[in-house]
Amino acid sequence: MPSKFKERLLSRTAGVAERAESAAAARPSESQARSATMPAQLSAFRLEARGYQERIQQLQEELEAAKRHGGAMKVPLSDLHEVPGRRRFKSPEAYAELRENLRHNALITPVAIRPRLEGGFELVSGHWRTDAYRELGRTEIDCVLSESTETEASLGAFYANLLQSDLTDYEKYLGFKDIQQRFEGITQAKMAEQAGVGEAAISRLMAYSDLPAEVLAMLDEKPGLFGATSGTALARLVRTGRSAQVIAAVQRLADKQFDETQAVKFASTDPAKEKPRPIPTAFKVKAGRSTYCDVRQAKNVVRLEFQSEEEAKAMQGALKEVLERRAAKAQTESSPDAGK
DNA sequence: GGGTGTACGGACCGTCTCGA
DNA sequence: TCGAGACGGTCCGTACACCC
Repeated sequence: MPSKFKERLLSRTAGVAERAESAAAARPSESQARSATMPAQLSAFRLEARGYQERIQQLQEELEAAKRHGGAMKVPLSDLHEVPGRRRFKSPEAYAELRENLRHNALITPVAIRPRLEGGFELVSGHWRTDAYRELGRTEIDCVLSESTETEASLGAFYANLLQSDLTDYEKYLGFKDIQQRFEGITQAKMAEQAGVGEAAISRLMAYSDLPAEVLAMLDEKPGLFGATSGTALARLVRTGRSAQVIAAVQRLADKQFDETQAVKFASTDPAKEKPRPIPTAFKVKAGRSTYCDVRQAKNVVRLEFQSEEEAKAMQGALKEVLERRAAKAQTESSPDAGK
């Protein structure tokens, strides 16, 4: 049976020469810059072509090695290169756990790679496993060749990241911003559809772009400094001319003097215009030792929290009757002639 | 039509408090 | 000391209005 893996790799190696030629045609060659005479240029071209032939030969040898290892191949760590924006977020604790796991156990899932025209491979996935292998002093790691194009690899890595709960909102924003730059004219609705999230979520994430450079610099340092909800609120304040207050608030947030709510409140408060706030009231209705109902009221909102859903349902009906009586009374008082 | 602002309800999680 | 409950913080989804 013909190996699909072999076909894929051969198709890649077949493309290497063509891509090399087009790439060479598109850029001013070093040999051209160095050599003005035709024989010298020809000689330089032959040298370049020989380099690509060697690369093709190398990839074919790697294919044979891969076949011997059941699809995965050993690749020197020095041949693996990272593409910016493709690395998944991982906490220091999670990374330490991964590294210790790999110290004592074999790598179960090979890292995914794509061949590079200039030699070596770019990492599609498995950045942290590769880092762990480097730290552990290993020289090679099991790899599989990814079928994806460069764009697919980047999008795949980003959308995979998006599904991780530990990716911060700011990092999600950077990913969507990157997509907007790659695909000019793409709408937020389209990105939401592709990512499988709501349009409002994308809109909230993109609000980071309205924050001042000072705030973005702090987020670069600490991507988890604040989430998209607070980011949206702060961005709104920036648009109303409160950039300085936003920067000060985020600085205090970074210094742990504020939590997110306090930071947003600080940035939005004008001390000169601050109005006295109504004081919320609360009380508990006890049934023996346990709380039957927890009541909280602030302004025109009353919240009732019962011990059980059944009791809440039962009370809803009783409350309806009370409220309807109150409403009827209020109507009578406001228009005494009503009902005559 | 696309993007944004706002309000609201609900879920989840971490921390604190209190009683057994 | 431990577990249950209380509470606060944060995020998300939905709906609707508004603006460009």
